Amino acid sequence: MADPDPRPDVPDPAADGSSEGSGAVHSAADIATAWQRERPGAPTDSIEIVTPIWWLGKLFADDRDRALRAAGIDAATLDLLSVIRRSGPPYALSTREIARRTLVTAGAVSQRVARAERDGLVVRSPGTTGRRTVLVRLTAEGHALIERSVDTVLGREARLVRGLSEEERRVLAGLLDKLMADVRRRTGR
Amino acid sequence: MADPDPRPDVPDPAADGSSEGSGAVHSAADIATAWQRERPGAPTDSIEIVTPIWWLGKLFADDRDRALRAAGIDAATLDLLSVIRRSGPPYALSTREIARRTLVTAGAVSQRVARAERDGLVVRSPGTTGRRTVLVRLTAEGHALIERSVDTVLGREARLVRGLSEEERRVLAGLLDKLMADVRRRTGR
DNA sequence: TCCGCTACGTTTAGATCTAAACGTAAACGA
DNA sequence: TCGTTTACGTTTAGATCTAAACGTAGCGGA
Repeated sequence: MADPDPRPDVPDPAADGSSEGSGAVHSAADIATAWQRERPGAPTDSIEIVTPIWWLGKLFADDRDRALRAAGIDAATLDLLSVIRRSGPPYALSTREIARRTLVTAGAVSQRVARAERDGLVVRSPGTTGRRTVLVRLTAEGHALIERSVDTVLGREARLVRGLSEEERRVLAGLLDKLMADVRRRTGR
Repeated sequence: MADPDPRPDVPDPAADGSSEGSGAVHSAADIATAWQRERPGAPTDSIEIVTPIWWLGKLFADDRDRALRAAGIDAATLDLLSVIRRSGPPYALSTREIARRTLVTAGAVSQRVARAERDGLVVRSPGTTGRRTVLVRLTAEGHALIERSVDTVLGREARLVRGLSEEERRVLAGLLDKLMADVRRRTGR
């Protein structure tokens, strides 16, 4: 009954070294090649960009989630507190503005704020006169929590990208920035 | 059914050109700068890599979801059918293998397969003798659907990355590949 | 031969997100 | 002045995912 092994149902890293006989997955180039073989002429150029971006995003997120769970905070809350903290004094933003900056819907923000408020990390105030906005402000406790968590997350991520040289990181960041600006323009975001 | 205006609650592209008076968001560099200002010495190097990767992943996914909805298929199903289709003849994979290749849990795969089977896109068969595996195989209908969808998605993505020159795309793909191999090694995936 | 161990797929409980429907408060125009 | 439009936050319904608990089927050692 008592299960001392907290290993869940996940795909499992590489517990065995023999089951990959049928061929590992594991490379966007393989996917592009496979499609090219199956459907010659297909526009597969994008695969080697879009797929690794998707996978890397997931790998970063999974790693971060594991670290955050140990710290007693979840990614959604971290996202909320971070964006407010980064906005600088007076550490307050409207619901709509938070939604815009975090790329989630206003409804989701409302729910995140409700949870964070329940936990005493933020407070909602009627906003300044005029526009009917609701300002979400960090409490002292919320401020302390984000202060503690951000170093953990940044430190962890810094280690993960250390495989690239400083020069490579600079080039990569530049290309990603350019691509993002372009994609945002094309998709209207 | 026919919905000529699928504009939901989302953050809304840029319906107004005036509300950004309080400062646009919009650059990983801004975030790094902000953290550097607030917490000097913090390891912010990773931000300009991790953040755009996350955002780009979301932008690609959102765009793809919109296109797929019109085609009558969702991203989870596309993911399932694609990985089987790409594996080549005889177009069949075990649940576990699918989980490993798509980076979702086995439980989620089970549910995805159940939905796809209900829709007549795949069938489950007892697998060959020996190992107690369940093989998921494409039906003719599933095969046709993925055939139709993949061009739509690839074509769309190809347009989105067109802002980068061929040379830039090559460099970017190379760096992403290198980074992914490294991150996977460090996180044990 | 028999019993326990391991691997695998499924099921279930719980959490969270999106999309859409609301309910109001300002702003605007006749 | 007053009704209409617009903007905003919240609530609700529905979908899907993860984590964990199960239920078995083969395999292997005593």
